[in-house]
Amino acid sequence: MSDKPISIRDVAERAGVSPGTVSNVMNGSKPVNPALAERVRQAARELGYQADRAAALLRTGKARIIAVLVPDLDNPFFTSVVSAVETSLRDQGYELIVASSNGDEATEHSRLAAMLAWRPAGLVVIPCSDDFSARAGIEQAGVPYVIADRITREPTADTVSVDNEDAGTIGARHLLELGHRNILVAASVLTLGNIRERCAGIGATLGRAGLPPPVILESGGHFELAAARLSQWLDANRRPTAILALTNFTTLGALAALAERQIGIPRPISLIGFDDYAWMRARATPLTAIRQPVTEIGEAIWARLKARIDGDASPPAHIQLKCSLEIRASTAAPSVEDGISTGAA
Amino acid sequence: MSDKPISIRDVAERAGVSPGTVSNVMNGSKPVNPALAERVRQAARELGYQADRAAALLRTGKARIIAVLVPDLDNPFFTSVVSAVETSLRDQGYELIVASSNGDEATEHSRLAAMLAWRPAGLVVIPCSDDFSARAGIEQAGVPYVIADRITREPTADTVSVDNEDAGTIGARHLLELGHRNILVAASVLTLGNIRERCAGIGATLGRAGLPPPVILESGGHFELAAARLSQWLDANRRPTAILALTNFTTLGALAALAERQIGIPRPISLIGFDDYAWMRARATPLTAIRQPVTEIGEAIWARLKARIDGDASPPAHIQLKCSLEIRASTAAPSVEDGISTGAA
DNA sequence: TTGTAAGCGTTATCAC
DNA sequence: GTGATAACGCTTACAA
Repeated sequence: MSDKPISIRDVAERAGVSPGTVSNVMNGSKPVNPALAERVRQAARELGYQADRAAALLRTGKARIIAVLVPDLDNPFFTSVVSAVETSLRDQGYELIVASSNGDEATEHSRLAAMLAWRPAGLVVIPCSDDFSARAGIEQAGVPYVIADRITREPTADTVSVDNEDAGTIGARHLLELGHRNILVAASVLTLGNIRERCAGIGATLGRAGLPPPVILESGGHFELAAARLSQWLDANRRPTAILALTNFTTLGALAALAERQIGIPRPISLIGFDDYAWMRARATPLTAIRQPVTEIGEAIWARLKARIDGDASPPAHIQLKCSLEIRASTAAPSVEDGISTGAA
Repeated sequence: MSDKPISIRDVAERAGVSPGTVSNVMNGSKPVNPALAERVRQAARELGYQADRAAALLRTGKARIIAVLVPDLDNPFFTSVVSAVETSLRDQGYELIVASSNGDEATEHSRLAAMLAWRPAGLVVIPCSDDFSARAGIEQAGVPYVIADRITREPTADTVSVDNEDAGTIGARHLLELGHRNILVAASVLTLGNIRERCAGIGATLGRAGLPPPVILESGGHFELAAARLSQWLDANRRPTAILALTNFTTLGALAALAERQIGIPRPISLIGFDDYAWMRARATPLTAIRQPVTEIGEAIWARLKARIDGDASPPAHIQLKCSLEIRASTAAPSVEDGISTGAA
């Protein structure tokens, strides 16, 4: 409970040198006599000295802080991205400051401003909408940033996302190959570009097979809402032979709706989930799922950001990572009668 | 991409006042002539001024930063606590800096030191072990902190956790009432005090019913490991009529092991999970689960920390929140033959 | 190679 | 009520 933190001057005094020399020893910014350097390090160790990073920041103007803004800290996809970024950062002496916009534009603005006030070296943002109205504020601040997952129209910064169209394609193709012709797409919200792209990939794939566009159900961003909307839809319409979910929450919604109606998986309804979590495997019928490469996403984000921080001035890069299809037991060929009836319809 | 951030002096100049006055206006630390104040605010708005918080910190020594250290940013329980804390903080002008110790003592040390170098106003830590060897470093820094979830022996700071013994008790009692006598406890690691307390609660409850202590299987902290250990155990021993899982990952492990063996839930084996997530409900057999009050945990953490930051010097408080049992479909009375055979054994 | 001193943007303490 | 001015702890020219 010692109240005054140890300053560089305390160390200097104890080692019998000047503060400047201590700084040079600690940062290696200038060569220092080895014997002296050792004495300084010794003194620092004895006193438990830790440089005040705020003071250093003030002087240099370059904080070793990365700010991360996500729409929801309770969504495992977002936290897994945060985790992946954190892992990349940790060895390079950076700190992570995080905030959640709670999917709200106004909050996004204010949280962003608050984080920017720390003059971070870089910023990672998963915007809460494609408008990304906070962009102006960031660019005015002149902070390098990368936009992840949800890509703004005409982005003026680096972006990292998955190839959403391809993600839709591999899901649709798998169902097609199994013989499905009557597919329900469980989208979250169609105002999001990445969701629309996933839909586009599905639509194009069906189109190439000479099929009409799929039914797309906009089921909302939350689990409960998705479950309710899907339940309602299933009760009101002829049942599809397969459901293709486009987010982790809609996957849960579909699962809940099917379970509640005691509809079997993969028959009479096959299900493809989105993302890949342990709970998808820990089931009697493990879920076939479209997996986003989370670790690679985090690494790509950091690679771009680090390059910008280090002065890279090349035009914005737009990195797209491929999703993979994890084929498990929740997809199968449709029942014969379903296949015939829908195929002949 | 304007490179120089706007400083308090720029605002002062534009408003035709001194920097000190601007500071007083922005922080309300001293009364200022309303007309002047408005002029200052106007100028600040026009320039897009945002006070540099690092500079303010340097001067005041009081950062509006809270550092949070958790063992794993991919564990939804930990991230939900982070999220709950973030929600509490956001309106009070604090920022959150987070790091993961990855369950490793050395990493815990170094991450802690790095975060402490920002002179945060407070610290919340979920230690990676009960030893919590980093404690000394924190106390030397004189930062108010609260220990959450995993409680150190003889804690010298505020702690917030659930009543783990009670959590074990309500789970065991539920199984007892259903008629189970042959219960397998899926613990993660017994070096953790909270897990041992949960076990103690179970043991005591069984004891009061005149039953011997339960079989406790230490299945490890990760999903894959838990699944493997539980599988192995189930193959090598007489089957229990119920499994009581003590963490979210062991819940998943149990689910996976049972699914793989095509063992039904709740018969022949009932299952109680730990924590409460959407995936536990989105199942044909929704899971009965011991729910930790995550939001309340986050609020309690922040309440204690805020009080300490504001100078509360009362003796360390040790807050224990009660878990609740969410009874769903994964628990039922054991099959008759099982009930008889084990009851008579 | 080492010491000295200026200055980063802010807030607090003074005079006024 | 307002304006100078010093100081926070650090880095970095520049002087020695």
